[in-house]
Amino acid sequence: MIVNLLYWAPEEAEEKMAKPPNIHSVAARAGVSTATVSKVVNRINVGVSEATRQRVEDAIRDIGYRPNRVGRGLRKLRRSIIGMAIVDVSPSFLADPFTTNLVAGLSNHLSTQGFGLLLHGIRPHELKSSFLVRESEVDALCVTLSGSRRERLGYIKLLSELGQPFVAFQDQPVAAADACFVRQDDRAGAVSLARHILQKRRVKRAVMFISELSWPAIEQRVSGFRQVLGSKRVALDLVRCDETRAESIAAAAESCLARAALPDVFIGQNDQVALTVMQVLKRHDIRVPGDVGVSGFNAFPFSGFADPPLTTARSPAYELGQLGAEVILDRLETGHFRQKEHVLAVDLVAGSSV
Amino acid sequence: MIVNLLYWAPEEAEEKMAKPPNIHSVAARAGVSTATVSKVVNRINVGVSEATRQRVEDAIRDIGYRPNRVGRGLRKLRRSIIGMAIVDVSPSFLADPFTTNLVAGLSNHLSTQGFGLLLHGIRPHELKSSFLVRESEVDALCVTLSGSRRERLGYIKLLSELGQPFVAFQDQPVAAADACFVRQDDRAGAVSLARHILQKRRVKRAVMFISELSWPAIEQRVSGFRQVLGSKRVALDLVRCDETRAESIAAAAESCLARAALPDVFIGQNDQVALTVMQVLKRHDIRVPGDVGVSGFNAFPFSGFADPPLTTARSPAYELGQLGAEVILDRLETGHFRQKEHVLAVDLVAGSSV
DNA sequence: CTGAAAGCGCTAACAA
DNA sequence: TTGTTAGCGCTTTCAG
Repeated sequence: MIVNLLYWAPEEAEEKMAKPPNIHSVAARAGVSTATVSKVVNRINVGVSEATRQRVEDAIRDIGYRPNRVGRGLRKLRRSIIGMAIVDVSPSFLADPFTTNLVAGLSNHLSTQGFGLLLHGIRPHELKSSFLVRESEVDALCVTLSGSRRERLGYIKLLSELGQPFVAFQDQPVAAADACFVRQDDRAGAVSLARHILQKRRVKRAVMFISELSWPAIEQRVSGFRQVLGSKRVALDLVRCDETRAESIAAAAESCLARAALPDVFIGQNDQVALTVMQVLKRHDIRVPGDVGVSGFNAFPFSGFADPPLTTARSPAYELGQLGAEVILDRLETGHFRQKEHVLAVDLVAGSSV
Repeated sequence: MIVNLLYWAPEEAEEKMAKPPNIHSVAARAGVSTATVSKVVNRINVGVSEATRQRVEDAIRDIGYRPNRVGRGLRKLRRSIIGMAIVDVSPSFLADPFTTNLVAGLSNHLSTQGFGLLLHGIRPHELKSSFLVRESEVDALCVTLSGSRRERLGYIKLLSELGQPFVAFQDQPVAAADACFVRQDDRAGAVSLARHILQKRRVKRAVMFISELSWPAIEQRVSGFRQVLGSKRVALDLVRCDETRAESIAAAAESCLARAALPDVFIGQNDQVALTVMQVLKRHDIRVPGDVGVSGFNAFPFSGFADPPLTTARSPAYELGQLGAEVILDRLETGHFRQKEHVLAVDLVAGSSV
């Protein structure tokens, strides 16, 4: 089972505890000063002869020198690390595809600029005891918050007092501090989805499944649906469930079916919720879209392969992450945010579930 | 739209550029030495009078001091950060629920010990140019690799030469360097899934959908299925597709249906693949499990709500992450890995899709 | 073109 | 109980 890689140096084991090479080791080996090594490492091309550069590079390779970013960070007062705090009640804070795409976009773009992403999932009440807040570790923070508007304002105030720039994703802008708000247009997305639904079918009553925990983006979606549906005198009932657990969604759907007449359309706060509701309907032999329409939100890659393909809205999650990275790096560069807010469009994905 | 939080200090804006308080500011304000401040900050209770401690703590609060982890890291040669490199061809390297659960478990456990997680998704050929490898940034590395066995051995060799301990998830152990291999028992999981399938139905031919890119865990699953099926003279055909795109999975399934007779069972390398295949079957009015069986792997939360509920295997992804964190922190503490390998069990989830 | 030296924020050994 | 000081690895200014 265990493979031996014979070509590995056996002294590896003894070496383990040895101090790793530093800039002085390189300087000594190349017969130059540490200042010169630093210039070579940082590709500062003025004032280093080609011969010297070559000697230094050879020395670096020979002894396997890796520049220590901590020393550099201390000297430059720049860590080249951005913190990402995901405030969520669930320990599995990366469960939603929206979040993972956002993080991927953020991380990838930061990487291209030599920045790292320090990831931290925290429960709401732990934010102020997180080392990202209590100690000074990163150049800037990114956050996704949750909870009531009041709670979120509290978190934003807390972050503002850190004297560190931050980007808040999917939250409403606050004229405060050194922050930028990057989000998708959930409200407009809901509006176009609602209009599409009304165009497709006659609707008197709609039921929307939303999470127990309050998220700003969800509030926006509700508000968008309410605006369009309300203007046409369509009733919109909200049903709360733990949207991270399929059992909870299913139970909510079951009790909804048991308690009242079938509405004309079920709206999921996201695709996972909508698909789970569709499974429950199928078990009851209720046809979609024949008997009832179903709509999702934040299309995830597999929703198009549901039966029938889900009508939903495409979230620019990856792009939000990328944009957040650009915005924060620009802030570090220039000393200020160019804009307080960025909003990306949400596109309708017309399936055949309504 | 923009809310003003009136209670915020207006000098915030001017303060923005000011140097943040450091240990000297606190010392000066409290009228003590920096050594004393350090003791208070680090909760070293010997040799600090209660009165002094109180003064220092007041000063810290008054000026909003946050200890700088870079300075501390430099001094202690300990950064309290673990790097996680996810080697994947896809820019959306967090797409798989397995990976996100693993990362969540890792990150959460590290957090409890005051460690941060530096996340980096990289394409295979970029590993050696990643700053996690080129520069010295973290105390230890965690990796999930992909590619052929030969390529993976190359990556492991590269990591070994860094003189830094690392944990490789979901890979085969290699007697090398300062590493520990943490994985789930994919092979045994596949074996029990295969036995369950054979018990449930007569099988002459099985088709398994796997990714184009080679992953060690997938190889193990194939090997497990092959062992059991082969011993009963059941043919096992492999079909490759881009498992991150539902279109690619569906196309592979379609061409499989077009080209040959219906097999007795379709096996997905994971649940997303299996569920997508099930959708295609449904479109063709092929009944599951009546006409054909379907099995998944690495149960994800919503698989139980498929129609019919998917037969699959439960992956201990979150626990793998937690275990990896424990193992790496213990290594940093003690100077060595207690074990070269940890293997967690994969449990059968009997749905009704076979 | 190259080197000497100061200092980023912090901790720990030692001195008072 | 408290303070002084050296130095972690690096960059940058300034002098040579």
